Amino acid sequence: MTIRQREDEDGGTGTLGKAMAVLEAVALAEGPMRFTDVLSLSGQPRGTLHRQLSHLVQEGLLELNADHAYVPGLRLLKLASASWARNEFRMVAAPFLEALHRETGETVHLGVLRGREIIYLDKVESRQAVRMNSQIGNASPVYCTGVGKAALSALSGPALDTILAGIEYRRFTPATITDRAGLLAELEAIRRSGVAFDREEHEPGIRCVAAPVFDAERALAAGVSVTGPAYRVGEERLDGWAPLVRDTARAITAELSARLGPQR
Amino acid sequence: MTIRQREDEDGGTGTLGKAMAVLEAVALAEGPMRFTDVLSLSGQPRGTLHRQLSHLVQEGLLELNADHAYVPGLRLLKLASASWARNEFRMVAAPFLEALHRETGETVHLGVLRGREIIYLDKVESRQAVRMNSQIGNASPVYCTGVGKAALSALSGPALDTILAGIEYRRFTPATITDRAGLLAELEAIRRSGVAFDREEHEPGIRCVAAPVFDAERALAAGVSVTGPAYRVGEERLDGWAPLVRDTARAITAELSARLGPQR
DNA sequence: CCAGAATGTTCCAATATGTGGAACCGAGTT
DNA sequence: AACTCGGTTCCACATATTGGAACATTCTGG
Repeated sequence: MTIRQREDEDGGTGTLGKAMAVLEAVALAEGPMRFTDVLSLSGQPRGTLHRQLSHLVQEGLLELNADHAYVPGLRLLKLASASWARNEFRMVAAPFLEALHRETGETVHLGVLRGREIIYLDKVESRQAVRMNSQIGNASPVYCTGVGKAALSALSGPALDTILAGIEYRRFTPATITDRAGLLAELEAIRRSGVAFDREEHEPGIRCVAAPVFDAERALAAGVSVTGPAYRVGEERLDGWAPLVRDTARAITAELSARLGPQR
Repeated sequence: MTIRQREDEDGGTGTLGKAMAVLEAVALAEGPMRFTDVLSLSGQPRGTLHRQLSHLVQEGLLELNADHAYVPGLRLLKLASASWARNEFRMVAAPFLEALHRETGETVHLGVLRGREIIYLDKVESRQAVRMNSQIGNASPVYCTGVGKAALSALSGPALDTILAGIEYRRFTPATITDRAGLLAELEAIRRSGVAFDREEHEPGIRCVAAPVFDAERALAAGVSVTGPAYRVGEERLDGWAPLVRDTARAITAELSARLGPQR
């Protein structure tokens, strides 16, 4: 097994690209990665990999702990923190998420589409007890999350095709959509109704309603959702929130264009 | 003005190091950075910088938005999220932070020393209203934060000297320590008492008590703190929490060695 | 509406950097 | 003592990066 190549066929960004591939392999691995583990994952020659890893360590992107395991470094946190704090889309959406949370009482998510994944940009949690931002920055597949399907529903043509072509369907629960036809049908339904549901398709016992946020000018496809545990959130409640979620998504979309308009 | 060189004198990590310097310059900048802004900051030739930026964009570490401004990319979030989720130190400390929060009712921080900065690894917030992880990943100076001074107090000899030598003292409030002598005296006091106070030294109106967590085996210097607004948290309350904070820090330190011991 | 400036992008020979096979080292095992 | 395994170092060779300069594309003010 080798590291998945970046989408850009053309070969990539030289040295930096290779370094990032190694970094990602280590950072997204399940457990600690020793030198040999990375070696077999990356398929690079030993000497080369060794230098790449040293460089990453020197840069603080990775750290080499006592028992020779490479772990993600803290510099990533620092950079990401700045990235998050200044993210324009997140800032615009924040007050709307708060409002949506107040009205529903359940957890609210904001996620943006990136390749075949949804990256969660923000969340407003219902109960404080659960570890807070466990989710922010998390990447989940598009085809089995409310936010993911909502975001996809805003796309069409080649942009959509490219994404669909790359999806590898995996069954997470009995309700997971597992083929292209199913997903296309679902997207069509979402386009008509303006909302996407996730009825325990990704995690058993978790349901959500989501709606698409789309901004062609910024090439942004995203989604907002309200999520809750199935025992507390029945189908009818989910349906009841649909208009609210849809309106929130629309309001964010509108606010985005309003901000874009003036400045140019 | 040029980008600050990394601490490692020896020159650095070649291509990757340069790319990271550019990335950091953009990511940590105040506002949006256009090409020319980065150019003047980085002091690199135009052609070179242009390619570096393109590569960073292709890798998803930066994004180039509609009005030609470079902003930090979402890939950073994804990587950092994984980094945070799997951080061993954070996981060990988490339950202790929760407990400390329950007992004090105020915001609890966990920060680790990295160079001359404290990077906040986790926090348990007092009121949910305030934006949650606004702080996680944030970097603050060592010499004017409770956690920073606590962490420093665990160091000595050349390790400490190197850090002290690099500090550029800046006055944030009337109470900020602004010279080496003052800091050394403070550290001595902290070593004796086992706790560090921040009496509005960084932000006016914000006070905190902190205690050091230190693990020589993992080369880890860190700190735990309880923070609150001055109007609610008087000196005596701060003093009252001192033993609690000290014990929490000790418990985390102990737990760390306990985990390290067995596994080797 | 045009000249001039400022900004961003592309090119390419020279060269600094990264590459990777192979040798080396040290710790554990048989 | 010989062997394997995980990790590190070396160095001739290949290649990616460099950076100066030319080019393209907005802005800007007269």
